[in-house]
Amino acid sequence: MAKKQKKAFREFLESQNLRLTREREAIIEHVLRKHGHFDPEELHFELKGNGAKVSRASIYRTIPLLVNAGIIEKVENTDKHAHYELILGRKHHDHMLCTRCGKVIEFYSEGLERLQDRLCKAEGFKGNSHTLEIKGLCSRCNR
Amino acid sequence: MAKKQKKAFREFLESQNLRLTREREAIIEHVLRKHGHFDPEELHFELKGNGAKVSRASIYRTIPLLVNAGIIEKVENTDKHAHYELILGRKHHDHMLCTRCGKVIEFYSEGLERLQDRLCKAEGFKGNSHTLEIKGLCSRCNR
DNA sequence: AAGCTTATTGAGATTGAATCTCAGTCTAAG
DNA sequence: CTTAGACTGAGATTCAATCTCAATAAGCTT
Repeated sequence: MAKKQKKAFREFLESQNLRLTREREAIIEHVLRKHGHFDPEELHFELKGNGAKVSRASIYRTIPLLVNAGIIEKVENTDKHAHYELILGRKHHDHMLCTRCGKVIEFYSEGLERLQDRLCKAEGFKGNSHTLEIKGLCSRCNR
Repeated sequence: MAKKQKKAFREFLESQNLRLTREREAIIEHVLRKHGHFDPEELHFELKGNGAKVSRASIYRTIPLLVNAGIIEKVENTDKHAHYELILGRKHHDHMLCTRCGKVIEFYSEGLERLQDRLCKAEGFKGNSHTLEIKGLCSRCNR
């Protein structure tokens, strides 16, 4: 695996007349190995530890490319800086966020997806992505 | 109107041993007069124009208080900095965001609310607020 | 494989939203 | 009216994110 996302990235770059450099390759490969959410500084730190020489600037420059290529997506957290997660090749899901312990629960509901489609149709809106974040207390914290 | 939100704010401040100052009062009164989304710098600029003398620092310090008091809520936009909107006394709603023209459509669905309650229950999660943002193209841009 | 055009990189400067500092001020309780 | 401690404003500071620009490398062309 991982082939699929790299292929998508390569094709995206090509379509934009952009180049697949060692740096961009190191970044996407690292992202594909990650589970859960991550942020740019974290990527930078980990890539440095890996021996890859990729500057902070390149990371910040590559992230929007990965987003536009549909490979990762920004997820909104409580935190002040941006967080991302891999989406291409993963099943879509939404998040519940525990405001006490910070736990993130991923969930998926077919009914929710269908309902949203219906709501969009009612507004004449062509939705192509969405983010649903429910804040509250997880089962452990709610006692 | 506007009484209701000011009362809630006063009670919130009291419960936290905080004080209702002229500055905080000017801020909440201005917020109550606003429609739609706003950001801190905008508030600062407008309050200055109003003749109210409220520093940028006080605005940034007051906003989290209004959020904690349940009077306003952060809304996530495409932009890099934080945006807010009045929620206390308004009906809850979610957003569709046109990625082409920036138009924001507010919508509400009872079914959506109920479905979310059910999903929370299934996870043992006690949800107490949520944000659903659908990105796509509005009817005008989708041609 | 060499040449060439143009995208890309990295280090450091820069921006800008948000936060912090601290001395002077004001609120609210007694 | 007094007092304790919350609050304010101006400016400094932080820090994520972006920009600059000279040096480098991708990848098409021959």
